[in-house]
Amino acid sequence: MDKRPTINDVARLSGVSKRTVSRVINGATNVGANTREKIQKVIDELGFSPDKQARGLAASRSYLLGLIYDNPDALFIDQVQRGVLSVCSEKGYELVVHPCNYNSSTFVENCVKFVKRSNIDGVAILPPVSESKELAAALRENNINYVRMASVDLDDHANIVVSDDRAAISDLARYLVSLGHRDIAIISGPQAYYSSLERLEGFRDTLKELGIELPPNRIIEGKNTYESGIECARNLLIQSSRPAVIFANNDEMAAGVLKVAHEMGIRIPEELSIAGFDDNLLASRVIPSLTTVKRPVTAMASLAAKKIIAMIEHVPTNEMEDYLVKPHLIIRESTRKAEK
Amino acid sequence: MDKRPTINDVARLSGVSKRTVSRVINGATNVGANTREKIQKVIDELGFSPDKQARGLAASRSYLLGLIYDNPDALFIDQVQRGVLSVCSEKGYELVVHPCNYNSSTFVENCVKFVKRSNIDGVAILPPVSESKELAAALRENNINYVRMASVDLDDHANIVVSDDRAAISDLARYLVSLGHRDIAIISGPQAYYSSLERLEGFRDTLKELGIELPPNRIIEGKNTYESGIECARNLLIQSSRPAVIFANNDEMAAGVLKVAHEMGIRIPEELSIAGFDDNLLASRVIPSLTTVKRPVTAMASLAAKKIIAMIEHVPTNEMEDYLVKPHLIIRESTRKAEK
DNA sequence: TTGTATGCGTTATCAC
DNA sequence: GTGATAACGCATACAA
Repeated sequence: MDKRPTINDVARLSGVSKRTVSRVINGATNVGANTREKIQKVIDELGFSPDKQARGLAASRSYLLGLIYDNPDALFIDQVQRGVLSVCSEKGYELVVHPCNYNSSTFVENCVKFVKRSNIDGVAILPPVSESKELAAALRENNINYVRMASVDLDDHANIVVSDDRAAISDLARYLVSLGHRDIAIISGPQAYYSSLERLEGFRDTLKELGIELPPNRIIEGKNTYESGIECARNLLIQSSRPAVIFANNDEMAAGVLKVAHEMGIRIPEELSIAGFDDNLLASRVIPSLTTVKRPVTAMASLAAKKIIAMIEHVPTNEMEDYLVKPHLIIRESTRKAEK
Repeated sequence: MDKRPTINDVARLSGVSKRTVSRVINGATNVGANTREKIQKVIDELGFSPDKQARGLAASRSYLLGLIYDNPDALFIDQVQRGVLSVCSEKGYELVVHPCNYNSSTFVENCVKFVKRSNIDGVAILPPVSESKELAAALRENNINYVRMASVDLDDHANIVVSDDRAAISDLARYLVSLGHRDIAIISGPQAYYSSLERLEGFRDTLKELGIELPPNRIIEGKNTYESGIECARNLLIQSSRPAVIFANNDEMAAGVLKVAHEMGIRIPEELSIAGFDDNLLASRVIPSLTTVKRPVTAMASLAAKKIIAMIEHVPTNEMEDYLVKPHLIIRESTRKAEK
């Protein structure tokens, strides 16, 4: 690679010491206006930008953020990356991705090593890994800056961004009931995940408020995969009296329900209303398109990035308290008013 | 963060100079067996691993690979990331993602700066950005290691991994014809992309070989988006005599065709066969599921990563010549035999 | 407001 | 085969 200009070049050409140049680079206030201007001019002419490695070595910083995840949903990850990156580029950080295996016994250790090896300045953790108490504890113990993205408020507000799934689910439940439906079923996510529990409870509680019960045979636990959606839908739809509405914990499973309904010749939404969660790519493409709930993922991710950088740079900002975002309902073709 | 052991600690504890420790770390041969063993033991006990920053600063290396893309298809990106990462972790590299705006006038400069700022050791470039002659030239000029992932052979084989779309498309065309169809239409991708041209030509050439013409009114240029697929499908299906088969340049557009067919009450595949390209998530979820072509994306990505690392480390391997992968046909529900 | 000197953890140049 | 020692490019006590 070509030789890049260094801080020494800048110092020499502008006739000051590199200490002063360093001040300008880092935006220190105690520099004379003339000097600053002179130096800045040289910097611009040379197209100088400080070497991240050297900088990091000296300041024990890397200007690298990490993204830790084990999420089958590529679209979600992609949106998160874009959200984080928009903040990163603005603040001079780069993003290093680190998929991991949540089920592996060494995954916590693995993540910590990842951070230490590359001196990652801070990490954002995506669901469902973000729910790991062990990981959070290990990071904290090693003084690693982190922010979790989750659906439940399970950490200090400085260390988390939560999407208020419960509120959004409540909106969805109200909407479904407002359509006149009373026999409603849910395919929930794995009960090992807080997010699944949260959605299930939020759904059940709101229905109860509205005077509608969710009997055990109308609750079934899925695995958040398309295949699992198919399986659960079969169990639900094979029953002698089938529900009028099925809400699936995510769009993937909802797509599975759609598939089964099609196989069984059940017309959607005439004979069965279906709702999902996520606003996955699928949701708008599938026929009929899915009524679902969209998390403001990119916004969550930017917020998370801002919080991490604030921690790294020790600039206490309002963003530390700002931690809650609310998903919103998207009504499409897969739901409709009850007949009669 | 906790203080990590340094090379000095290892040297002190094993009673040798750090130069020798360095030799062991880097697998130099000229070290006495005893010394090596002794040092290795200390390294293991301490859990020492060299600091990437310091290492990079000294050797002007970063152990960072970059991923440059501007691709609306998150799933594709995700698969690439996994492919690259599997090689990275094995070889001690990390992956830094860098989405960019292909249409921006500064995108080439932007990418070069990205690499220089962080001393990225090498980059993988995804389609369609990988088709940019300007970017490749700029990287080459700046002595930046790069490998392009593309559908056409447009660079030295050391610098590219190409998926043989033409061959795969040919298989698809033969398959469609073998079903008995003769009136076939194509919604191609933007003709500004080599990949689109390649697929269009491959499709047309194979049909011609089989004695079937592709008249102008059976060729329409789309933009590779769902919306564009819808628009093109309307134009195609509104014609007085409509084609028996529509091949869309990607699954997103094929999904659009499905949508329009549904609106117009055209039964798939009874009245119209549809095929896509990519084996996007959609392809298997949509009803009916799409016949399509799957690129071995993860394999391509691993190969690209191996090639980049080989370039960085100057170890000439067979991988340098190995550059071609072949996508394969996946037959699903959206295509069927012509009714006689 | 500006400058001097030292250190960050490694690799690399030379000597022995 | 092994070891001093100088880079690498920057940040930061400490002076002035």
